[in-house]
Amino acid sequence: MKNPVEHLQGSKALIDDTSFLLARASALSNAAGNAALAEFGLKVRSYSVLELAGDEGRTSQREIADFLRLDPSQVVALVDELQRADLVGREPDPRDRRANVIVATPRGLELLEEARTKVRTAVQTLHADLTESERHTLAELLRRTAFPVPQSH
Amino acid sequence: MKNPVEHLQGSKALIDDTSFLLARASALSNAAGNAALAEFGLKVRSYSVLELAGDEGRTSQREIADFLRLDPSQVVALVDELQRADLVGREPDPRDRRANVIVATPRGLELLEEARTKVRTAVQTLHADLTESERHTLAELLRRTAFPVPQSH
DNA sequence: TATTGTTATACTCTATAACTATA
DNA sequence: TATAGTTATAGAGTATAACAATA
Repeated sequence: MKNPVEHLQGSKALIDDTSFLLARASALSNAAGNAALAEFGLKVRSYSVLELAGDEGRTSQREIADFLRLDPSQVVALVDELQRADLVGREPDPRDRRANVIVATPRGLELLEEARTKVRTAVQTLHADLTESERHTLAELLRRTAFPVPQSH
Repeated sequence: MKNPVEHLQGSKALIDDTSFLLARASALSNAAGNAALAEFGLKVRSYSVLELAGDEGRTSQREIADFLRLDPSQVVALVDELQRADLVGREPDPRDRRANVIVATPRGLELLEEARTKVRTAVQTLHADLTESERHTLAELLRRTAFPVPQSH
């Protein structure tokens, strides 16, 4: 069996398992993303940090860790790497002297735009058999599963 | 910022990034799945192998590797683990003496049913703010992104 | 007392190459 | 020649605990 799709009929349970589908779809898009970012010396991880650094919000390392579901110690390594490449900088937060605010450098912002285009086209190519409307629906539903509202009761 | 959701407005780019949303949603459901499976001594990985072993299709290790996007060497370790726990067995494939067919033991099938219920409820709880219909739409769209039809041209 | 960033460390997961037995 | 399973190993990714500076 070359193509796993041919096996679909044989696997009744997993094909209905949303967590399995999420894992497989995520692995595919992660691989496609990493391939598209390789020419910039980035990976999906470091690219995501760069996106947050490029935002207007003046994001701290702690906030990056929460948002990307990474351990704070991993964020240290990722920011180190981006800083060595002169793509982001650490600035002291005037309101909290413990915190670093991570901001993209001009070079970082420039590279970010190119990288973003590449990643998005790569994912769009991967999802080419979905219509534009279906892609939007998928994104909207994923947004709500990726950031579930905490159930109070 | 305790709740990452509060940061949504601040992060314009990533919130529209399907690959990021897939990664985060997948990480959340994987964590929930592992937590739900802990009482059985399983993880999402080993549970998925057990699901394929429980199928009627008589699945080989190579097919498991393709389907779960794992390296064949990882499948060896996972099957070893499940076999030690007497949940699956290796049977020679009469049609290809190189191949092992992985089949669930009676004990494996029994545990599989319990485990499946637990995982599915866990994911459903995680996605509680989606309606039944939305959950089906999500699963259907994920199926098509998890098993994209190869683009011929 | 609690939190941010940091370091060190151990653990898990993943990727690669090489080997054997079969095809 | 190519493929299924296996082994060994190295690399990447992840989790944990402890520490200094600050809240």
